[in-house]
Amino acid sequence: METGTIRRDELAGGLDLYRTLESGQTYLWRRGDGDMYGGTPAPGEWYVTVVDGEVIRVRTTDAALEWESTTDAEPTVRRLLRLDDDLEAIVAAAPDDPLLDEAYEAHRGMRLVTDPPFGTLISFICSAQMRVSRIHSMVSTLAREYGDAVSFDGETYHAFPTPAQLATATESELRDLGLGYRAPYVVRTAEMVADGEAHPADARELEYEAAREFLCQFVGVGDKVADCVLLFALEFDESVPLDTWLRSAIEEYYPDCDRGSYAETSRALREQFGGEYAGYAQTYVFHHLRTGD
DNA sequence: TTAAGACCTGAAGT
DNA sequence: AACTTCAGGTCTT
Repeated sequence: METGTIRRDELAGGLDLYRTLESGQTYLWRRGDGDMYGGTPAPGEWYVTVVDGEVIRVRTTDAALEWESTTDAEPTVRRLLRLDDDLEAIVAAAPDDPLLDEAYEAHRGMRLVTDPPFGTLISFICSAQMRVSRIHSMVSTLAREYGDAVSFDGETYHAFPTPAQLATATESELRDLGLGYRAPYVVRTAEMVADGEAHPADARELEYEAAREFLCQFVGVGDKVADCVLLFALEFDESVPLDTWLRSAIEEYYPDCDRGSYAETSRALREQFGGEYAGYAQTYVFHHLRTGD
């Protein structure tokens, strides 16, 4: 086992692991006590994920972020949790706006994540008309049923399935696992990636709105899901996914941003939220409205 | 190009 | 206890 620590005072703007990993951005981590999206975790609780076949566990103590892994995971931890983002500067540069100020203030230390593109794509295909806790359990089920088992420290974890592994699933299998009408979307998208027809990571090479169009070619992916993949996996920080919570925020706080179409409304809200880091603002507002605190 | 309806399912609310 | 509503939308017509 390899281990390491990263001192908290190195992290500008802090790090709140609970809010970062349980705010509906990522469904690829699991909490040690198994109660993700249940109650708040005990202090020092571990979170676990599997990336490229390597198990990575992290937790925070008063002084540091600690990690344990099957490999030297510090660079990966820094990337996954965006530890090199100057969160303090990002918050300071955000537009002076009552709702934004309130959201940023209430959830200090919440960072964006950078998850693997394929797992993120499938997670958010599953997210349609779903509660975050159920999305998380659906993704865990897919890992358990189709992903590689990896042993670490006496425990068995499951990687999220590769495109080829998930492409072996049938629609009826996934319906039996509770995916509902999303089942055929997941199968067909996994087949597209496995067959080399397209890969979500290829969107990295494109300009933002072209990248969103590119991702919409996958089955079950519309503008909103595409924006989530761009924001939570491909580091398009200007992406502003328009979900039900953000739409209600527009209605109540930014009625001028309602331009009818997704593309135009999204563009208007992106400007309202300061452009470059509008996605950070979106994630704070989403979490703030959804949790009500 | 925009606008209704259908679509799985379980947890939460009457 | 049965019934209705709702959840990080997308697809089809």
